[in-house]
Amino acid sequence: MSTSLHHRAIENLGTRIITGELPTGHIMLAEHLEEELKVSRSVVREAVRVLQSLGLVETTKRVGIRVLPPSRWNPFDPQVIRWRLSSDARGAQLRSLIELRSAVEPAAAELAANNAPAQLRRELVDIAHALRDAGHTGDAQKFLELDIAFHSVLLSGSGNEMFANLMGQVAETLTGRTVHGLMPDHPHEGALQWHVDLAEAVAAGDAATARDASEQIMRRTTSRLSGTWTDQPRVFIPVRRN
Amino acid sequence: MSTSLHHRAIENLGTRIITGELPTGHIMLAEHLEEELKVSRSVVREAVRVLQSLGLVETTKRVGIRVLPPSRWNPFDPQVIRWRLSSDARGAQLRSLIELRSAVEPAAAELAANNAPAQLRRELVDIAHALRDAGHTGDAQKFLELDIAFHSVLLSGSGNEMFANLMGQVAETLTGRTVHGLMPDHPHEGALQWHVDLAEAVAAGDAATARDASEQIMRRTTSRLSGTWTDQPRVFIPVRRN
DNA sequence: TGACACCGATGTGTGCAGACATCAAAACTC
DNA sequence: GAGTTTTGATGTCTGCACACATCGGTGTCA
Repeated sequence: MSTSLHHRAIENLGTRIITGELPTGHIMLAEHLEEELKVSRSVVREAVRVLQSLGLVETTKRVGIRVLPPSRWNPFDPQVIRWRLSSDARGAQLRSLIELRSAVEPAAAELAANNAPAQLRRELVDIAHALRDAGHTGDAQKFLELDIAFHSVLLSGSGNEMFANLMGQVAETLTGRTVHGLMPDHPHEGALQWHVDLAEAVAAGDAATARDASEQIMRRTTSRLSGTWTDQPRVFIPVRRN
Repeated sequence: MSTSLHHRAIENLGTRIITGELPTGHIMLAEHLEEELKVSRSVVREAVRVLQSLGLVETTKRVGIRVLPPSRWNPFDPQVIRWRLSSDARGAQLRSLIELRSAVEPAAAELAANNAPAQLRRELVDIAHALRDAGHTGDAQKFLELDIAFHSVLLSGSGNEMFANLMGQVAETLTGRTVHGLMPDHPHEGALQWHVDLAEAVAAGDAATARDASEQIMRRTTSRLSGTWTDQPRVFIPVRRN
């Protein structure tokens, strides 16, 4: 009972829309949702308002609550990402996230090398070394934690709040690939060293080397995971013109 | 009155939070907001719920509605971006967006060269040529439209819905710099050519050349705009650990 | 007779007011 | 200081009035 009715209503409707159980164009009536979810109007209305702000539905008088096409969903919203990761579109969502990370992390490494405060640089180096050790000992749990911490500190150190905000999504992908048995027992030795190189380049303010190391890491991550989404068709969002 | 009370309430509170008029930690009471905004409880509650989903506020029983620190705001939400662009943090927001674009667009160019459907490739080439013409004639209005269209089609052609979703934000930055008189009367000849090169590389499926051209464009854009945010301090979002 | 413009009925979201339930902070008791 | 009670804010529910997009009927004109 820790979650509010409001929150449960959002979760229920959001999940069903993302999975396609409530398809694009499907029209619901607020009154009908009250009965179905066994909650009052106020709960339904507040939930619909939130889903509206996420681009999942729109409301029209005399018509009802209409489910919008995926092209209108806000693909950066943490909730939307979470719902997609636990749906059939999981592969497509992972591919999007990895492509985004591949673009962003090298840039973040460069920025961190130029701008990060000294404490974050030290922290990054420490984590990189601990990560290499955990990789050698084969402690998967600790490795995962350090891996998440490493990329989080890097993104945070970029000083770009949009980059930093991707921490959560990165954590999801890293956790996901461990849970799904996509990690080898002993991580790739080269990858461990690239993390150390990246951290030390950031610490030394060497932006070019930091970027190179990050690109190496992301290239390897991409190639290791690309098998997950080979069957996923690409979706081309139409250009919205005024 | 095309805008609903609900929407106006969100706009009012969102703006005041982003500008800092309602500072981090500030506590409001729903009852008080009713009086202040001259609206009913339901309007206030629905607005607060949306702001909550954007990470701008949190509600606690027996306490009230608390304004959250900027590190909790969702920096990818279009509304948040819009509010920040029209606040004192405008420079910092522009810098973040340009850095994001600089990271994403070259990657999008590469993906588009590999995956975009034929029609989008043709469209991109057409727009690039029209853009060069508009640059030569000096039609600023048309140039802006074509510039937005070009980058929108490119991002759309990447087949990554997160990249594609940045169209709106890109349009904001391009429109912004025109409105604020940051554009020269006649665009840089090299930049015009880079757009054509990029389009033709995408059309030819030449990913490396497409990326290079895109990097050129973004480098120039960054250097032209960097004066806008020289005084803006960087903010380092703390790493959120569980 | 058929096509079209008008207009009122209908249904649905929007906004309002008031009540009770719940629960955590704060005050109090021992 | 630990446990208990009080209190005050959000959470939830309900009935009502209103705004307004859609639909179907009516009337007009060709």
